[in-house]
Amino acid sequence: MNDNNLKENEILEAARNRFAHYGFSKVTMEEIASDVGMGKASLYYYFPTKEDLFKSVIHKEQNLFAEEIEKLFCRKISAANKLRSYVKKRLEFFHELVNLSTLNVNTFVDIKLMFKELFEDFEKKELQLLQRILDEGKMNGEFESRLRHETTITFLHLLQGLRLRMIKFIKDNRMEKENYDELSVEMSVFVEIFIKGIKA
Amino acid sequence: MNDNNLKENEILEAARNRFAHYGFSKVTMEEIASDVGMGKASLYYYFPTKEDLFKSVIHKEQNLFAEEIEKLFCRKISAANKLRSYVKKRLEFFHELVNLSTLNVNTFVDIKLMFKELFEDFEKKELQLLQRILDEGKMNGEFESRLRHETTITFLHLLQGLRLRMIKFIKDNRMEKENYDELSVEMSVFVEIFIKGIKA
DNA sequence: TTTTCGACCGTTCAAGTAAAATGGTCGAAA
DNA sequence: TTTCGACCATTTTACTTGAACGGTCGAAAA
Repeated sequence: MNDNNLKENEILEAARNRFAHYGFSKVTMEEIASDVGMGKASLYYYFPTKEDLFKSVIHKEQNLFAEEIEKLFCRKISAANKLRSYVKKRLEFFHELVNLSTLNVNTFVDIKLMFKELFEDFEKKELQLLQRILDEGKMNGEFESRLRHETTITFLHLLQGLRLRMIKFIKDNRMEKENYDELSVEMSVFVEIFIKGIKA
Repeated sequence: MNDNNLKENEILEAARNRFAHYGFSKVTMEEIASDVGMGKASLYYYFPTKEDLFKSVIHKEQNLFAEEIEKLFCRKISAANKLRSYVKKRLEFFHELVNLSTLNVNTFVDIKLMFKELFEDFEKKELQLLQRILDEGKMNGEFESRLRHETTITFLHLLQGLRLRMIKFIKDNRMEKENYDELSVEMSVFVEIFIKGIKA
């Protein structure tokens, strides 16, 4: 059982690296199998399908991110600073997963629909985390008391949109670092204005 | 000469309707020609290539939008209200041009690069218009005096991103009206927060 | 001269096809 | 309980071919 989990994690890690580099469709089960020194058929002992393996990889990453954000709540900093940290960590999170999270943009409708739920779940989780930050700000008088859930949703969608826009204009010019910095600046500008815009 | 322009406009209008409906690649020169009761070859008397015809269509639409915004500057309303109007008119503008402006999303890199300049020019124009609104707000003490050009850029990119995100999640679910309203609401929420966020 | 068009050319695109690659299964072996 | 070679069904890829399309040109119409 313990040994089982070890192998499983080894597979997950190998899969993660492959998927992050080449994207879902460009990675074969054989490649992943040989990465961990197994036969292809053995992978199916741990994961019923390729799709499930991929889902597990994403799920694990999303949980890692969520856990990092949870830590924020223990720290005694203003809600505004928590929001700043959230945006910063979120950007870093997606930066490592270009080909995992970008799949919406390049690949086709079938795959998009297959993994739709995955992203919907993550969006729900993100909304919870953000809502908690905004609520905290409301409680301690930092933010407007009449903030509605709509605001949280729009905030998240603005973040998603900003990133999406950048991804779309890059493909396939390959300006990695430069564009990442630009996105980082824009998000900072946005967050500062947003924070002031919802101040009490 | 006058007659020439008349025919040219007739072609532009026919092309606009076709392109707006079906997108660039799905429209043939023969279709446009028959719409205006001409032979295909005659189109090439007015427009050197299909690409040029398309560019002319886009250009005309963009100018129409810009002119509408220019009118805003004559009216004696607050800069904040001009910003609100801008966002509203911008949304309406793009709504009519789904298949013209969406081409980034579905079609391929070649076309994207071909018309890249077109959208870059329009972005420059939009930045000018927005900058003018923000500057006006700075002058009359409505907005922060230390606003930088970065803010204008980010504002525009946020608008672009929000729309892009919506387009991407729709394809191909066809929820026209519903999603348009949702987008409209989100933009309103955003603009209000933004305006407060840059208030003096 | 200005404008239209039929006939034509070279290229691109779509549908079809066959072979290779891939996801997934199963029974045997370790 | 875990691994894997051999195998199957389906998908993907590379390639071919005929139709469709963008674009040209010279002649005719206006």
